[in-house]
Amino acid sequence: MKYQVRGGHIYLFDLFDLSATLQCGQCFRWEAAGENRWQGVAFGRQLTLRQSADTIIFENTSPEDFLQIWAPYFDLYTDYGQMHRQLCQNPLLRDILLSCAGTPAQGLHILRQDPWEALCSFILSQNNNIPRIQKIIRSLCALFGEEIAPGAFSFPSYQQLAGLSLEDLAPIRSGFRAKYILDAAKKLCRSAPSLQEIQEASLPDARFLLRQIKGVGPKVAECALLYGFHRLEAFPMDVWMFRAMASLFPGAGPQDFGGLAGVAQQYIYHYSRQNPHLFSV
DNA sequence: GTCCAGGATCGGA
DNA sequence: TCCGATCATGGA
Repeated sequence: MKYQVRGGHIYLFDLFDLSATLQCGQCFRWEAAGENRWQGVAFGRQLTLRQSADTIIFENTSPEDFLQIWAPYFDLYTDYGQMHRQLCQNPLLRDILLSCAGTPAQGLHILRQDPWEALCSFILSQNNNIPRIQKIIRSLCALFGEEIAPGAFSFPSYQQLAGLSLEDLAPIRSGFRAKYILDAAKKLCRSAPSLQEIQEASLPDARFLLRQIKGVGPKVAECALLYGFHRLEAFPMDVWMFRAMASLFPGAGPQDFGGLAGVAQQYIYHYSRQNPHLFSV
């Protein structure tokens, strides 16, 4: 990881791409704040980012937070070139990965989000569209999170949400999903299951534990595992992925993509969203 | 009005 | 085990 501290900003020199990473449906708390500029909150801190070519500017953070919070969050310590080469050894993936070369898609990272935030966010995502998911989460944070900067709110903990009622959650307009996040918050408070237990479990056991929570089915569990627990083998399948898999890799499944299947999934998902005309019903 | 959205649950075949 | 209806909500 190459970076410089200069004039109160931090300059990162990397192929890491903000738009590909923040717009590929793995996170919901980053908003465009002008041309190639993003603003968001994670781990109780607000950050503004700007991208110009292969330089990313962290505008309002300290070197300490950059190294301890943001570098892990954006998975900057991982060599994505190496991961890319490893995926290319799979003949199924070779073409689609080579087509990423020189494009923003090559700089797509899997974020290391807070496990609870990822789980809760993807419970709210079910049968919903991305703009409205973002709106619901914004509202959830504004109502029940802490104001960490003017107009910026942290994601509420499950301990905070566990004490709420359905009526309390009504203003966020999450519909039938409200009862699911209350069930999740309460079960985590009772350690049934606990986040640490899921963290330490084998992948099949982690899937089973997550699905003890109401509203967590196969898709939400895979999303929580990939985006919240950084299990790179987890492989979320939504309607876009079903279409893309049927079209690009007929007959193939997650098991054909090995231990980095989740990373491959992210490239495929990004590809299908960037080229929707190739995958029309 | 109808359809759809990074789905899961429930009841009935 | 599999399948269809249903679930809230809001934008297209």
